[in-house]
Amino acid sequence: MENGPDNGEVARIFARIAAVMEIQGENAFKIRAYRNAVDTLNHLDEPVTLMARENRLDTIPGFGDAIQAKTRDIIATGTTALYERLRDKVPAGVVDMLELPGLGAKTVKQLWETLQIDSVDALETAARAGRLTGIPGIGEKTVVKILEAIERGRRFANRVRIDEAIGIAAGLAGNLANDGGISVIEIAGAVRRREDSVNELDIVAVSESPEEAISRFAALPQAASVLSQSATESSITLHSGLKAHLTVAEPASFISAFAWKTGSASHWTELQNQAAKLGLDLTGKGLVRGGSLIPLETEEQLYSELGLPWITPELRQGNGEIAAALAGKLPNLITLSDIRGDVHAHTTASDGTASIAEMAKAARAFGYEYMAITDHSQSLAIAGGLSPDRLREHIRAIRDAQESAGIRIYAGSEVDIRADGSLDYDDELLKQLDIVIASAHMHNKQDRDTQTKRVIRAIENPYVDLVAHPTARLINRRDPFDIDIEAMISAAVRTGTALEINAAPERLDLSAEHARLAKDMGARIMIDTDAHSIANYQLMPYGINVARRAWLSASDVLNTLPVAEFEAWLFREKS
DNA sequence: GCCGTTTTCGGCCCGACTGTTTTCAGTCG
Repeated sequence: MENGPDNGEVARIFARIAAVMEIQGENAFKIRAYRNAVDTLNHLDEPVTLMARENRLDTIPGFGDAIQAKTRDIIATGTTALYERLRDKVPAGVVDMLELPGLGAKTVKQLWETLQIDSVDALETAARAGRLTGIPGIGEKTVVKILEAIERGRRFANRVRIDEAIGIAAGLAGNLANDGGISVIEIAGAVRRREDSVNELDIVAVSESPEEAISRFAALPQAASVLSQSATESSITLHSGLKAHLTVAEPASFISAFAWKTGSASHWTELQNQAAKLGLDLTGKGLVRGGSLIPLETEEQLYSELGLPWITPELRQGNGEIAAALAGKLPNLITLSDIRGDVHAHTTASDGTASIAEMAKAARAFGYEYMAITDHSQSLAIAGGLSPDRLREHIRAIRDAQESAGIRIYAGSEVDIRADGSLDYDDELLKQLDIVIASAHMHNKQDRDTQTKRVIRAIENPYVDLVAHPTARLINRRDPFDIDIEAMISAAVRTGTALEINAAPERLDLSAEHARLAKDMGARIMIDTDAHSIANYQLMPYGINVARRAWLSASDVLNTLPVAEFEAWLFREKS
């Protein structure tokens, strides 16, 4: 294992530094420099500790002398002097309050200084007691918003996105595997099922000395406290608030323990019912026939003994997969290698970090046959959205890049859907694009009826090919906007407009549930990474996970088509 | 704090919405 803090831990310290500076009213650009560093660290595709050791920190964009030095401090000592200094000035609970959407630095500072509110809990108490309304700038609606934000924060608390969870689980398993007589160690649970986000990690191991494995688990550097412990099981809370469970199984019990801990609970119950029908008894200890354990080497064998084909963990949701398996009707699920193009990507023209040529080269390196450049439109000013003139220029640049690209490049745009459902460019300009992606980025708090009409109006524009991240949700941060999802899908089916599964782990939108509905209703689906950098193309597996949990096959997804067939759809008659 | 074919200082993506005001500050994307 790599020693020292991972990229996320370094990022977290910089994020706290930025937050405290914001509360103190520090220079906004200085704060942004730290926030940029946080963002960069979270998207870096190698360990920052490795880059530091090889004296390559100065190659990271946005890392000047000061941030490089602090990064080295954090790697060496776990902290940096500036952070320690700032931490003394502003209580951690005050910084936590900043996380609540709708509460900014100015308000937090005022609440802290005038009412001595120094935690989210204290804020809730004060809000319920009606003590906030005396503060200038805070009225009744703001109090309601604060309470809603606290409630939402609790719902999302101690959950981590799947991309982070995979890393954390691998770190725990890696640390544990070093010693303790462990011969087998696997990650199970929601991580193995590739849920969107998880609040618990499950690890299953075989060890010749279970007691030692259990005690080493509780003593891991990531562990904050022990929740419960027995001879073969241990539950701990990590510093991040996440729970983690270790099950140590006998070698003969490993397969059934692994399936048991992979779950889901309802899938496991159905498996047990299926076993009972066959006169077998299934527990986490093993599969028993007539009092004796059936030897199992693989999960395939376990399922086979139950008269079932092996069911991939993504399908183990208790959503009809056992019945489908018994009827021989499990779908032939899409895999990463089915994808032939990624048609949602940004460049430096708006808020991406790479050029057209660099993105094209990266997509080609993935073995794709086609890709699209789809930068933001004018309304999204913060992302450097393109004016009509800049888009025309950009289209020319994309056409020029085609010459030497070695991959088919489509000229496109991610066009904002305005509040009223009109698009951010006129039809005359949209007509010049190979692919038009319509996206809602703003105005996401409209009521259900208005929101539904808004998105449907965009879908009905004949030049729109795809609706990106159709519900605008952000995993663990923002709920989907209020929309009649069936009406939206119907409109997409009626007009032949595709719906996206956005593979970025902070979005995963459509969700698996909505994507399954879209498939059942006959909608066309695409899976895209929404890449803002070369590295982002690697996010495709997260979109594939969602598609698999939605029971999608390659034939349900447009960008599995070979280039000629994809173009037959893309350049269909539009009127 | 970062950055530089307008470079060692002086910029740094900005416009809209909301709730609170009565002309605007704070927050967001």
